[in-house]
Amino acid sequence: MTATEGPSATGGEEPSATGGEEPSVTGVDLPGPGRGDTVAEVVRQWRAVHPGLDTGPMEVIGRINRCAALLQQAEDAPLRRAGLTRPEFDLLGALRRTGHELTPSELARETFSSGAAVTKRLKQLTERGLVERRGDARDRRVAHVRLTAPGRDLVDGILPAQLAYETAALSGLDGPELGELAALLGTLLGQLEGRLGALRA
Amino acid sequence: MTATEGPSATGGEEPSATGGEEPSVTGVDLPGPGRGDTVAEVVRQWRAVHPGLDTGPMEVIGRINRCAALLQQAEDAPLRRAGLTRPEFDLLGALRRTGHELTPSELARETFSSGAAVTKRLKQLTERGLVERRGDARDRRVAHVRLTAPGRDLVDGILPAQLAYETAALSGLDGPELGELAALLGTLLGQLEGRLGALRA
DNA sequence: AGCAGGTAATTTACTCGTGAATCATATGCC
DNA sequence: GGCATATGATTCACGAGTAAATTACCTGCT
Repeated sequence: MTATEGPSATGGEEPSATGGEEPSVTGVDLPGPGRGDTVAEVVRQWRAVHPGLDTGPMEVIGRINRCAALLQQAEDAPLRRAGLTRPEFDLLGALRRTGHELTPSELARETFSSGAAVTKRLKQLTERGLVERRGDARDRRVAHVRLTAPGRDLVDGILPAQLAYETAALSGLDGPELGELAALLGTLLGQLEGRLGALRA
Repeated sequence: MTATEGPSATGGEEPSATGGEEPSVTGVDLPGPGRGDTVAEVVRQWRAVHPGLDTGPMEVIGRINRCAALLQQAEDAPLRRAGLTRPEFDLLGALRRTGHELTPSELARETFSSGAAVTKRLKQLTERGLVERRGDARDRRVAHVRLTAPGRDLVDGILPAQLAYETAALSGLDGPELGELAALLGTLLGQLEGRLGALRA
């Protein structure tokens, strides 16, 4: 939950972050380099106010949320230069990477967004000539969406810039660290995608 | 950028995810347990279409984004039960954990949101009696915001539920894994917060 | 055949956040 | 002192997403 600290979407400020460190409580001690990020300070504050708290999960989840917010902010830059929002690019990207036509509902699943949102985005992207629609012959409820040539070129043009940004953003971690991080996140994500329905209550 | 795969905010579906695995290209091989999550499939698709691509960063960033989206979705549940949105809770939480009054601009910095958004949220929270405002004597432009007793009780009531959700969500990782993850995210976040301004171009 | 129920896509009404003004005040400078 | 400039907070117009209804169509059952 942004561990009670919000990565909502907006600004890119850097709060005070003065504090002194204290060890984690989960039985997990954060080694040296976790020092000084915003989340550490937030956790410190919570522990000062609610000493009984197990802040272990907060340190992980808060950082995931904050990293996600900062990374997205940074990566939106090359998209804006191309006149696209990220959800729009995600939609185009889904078409590009699957290589075949997709129906609106498939696009919704693939981009983790609502059907209504997809409908609106498709309208805009169609008007801009990046995408084309075709009605299904058998079932006239469904539509098939595909990239136009300009749409494909746009995606292919943006992708390298996007990856360059990603590489730059991660340049603080060396190869093995990156691998470990990917692996740990992979097992976490696997768990979350598998049995999160149970938690959704 | 959700690694060209969108964690926008909405649904919680599970796309096909059929694929077979192939090794990473960054010089980093993902070990066994990264298998089968949604991002792995997306990465596989991109590599099939653009074989030259270095997908290493995507595997990390895509997973961070997707984890963040799923975790937020899960953790919003206890908040809705209390009639709060997450941004509202973040605001109240900032007041609670700092322990003292904050001005609207400080709240904006602390919750990483825009001033306008804070203004609106304060109006609502004030109407609900969770928060109080007081004008500054010296500088009549600034206001000071503090939690009311019901506001403080509300936060303190929600917090345990929140942490329980977090603990449950992370239960797939054992102690040492959690610690490593927190540490790696900590160094990444430190890097991002430090010199991301340079990338914001 | 004909209807009950389900599903794809869209539309509608609404909420929320944003960036760009705007107001009100404070502060530095000549 | 008095004006220029900066800053805190708010307001405004708008874009984008959502949930809930709506439309249009298919399919299985009797």
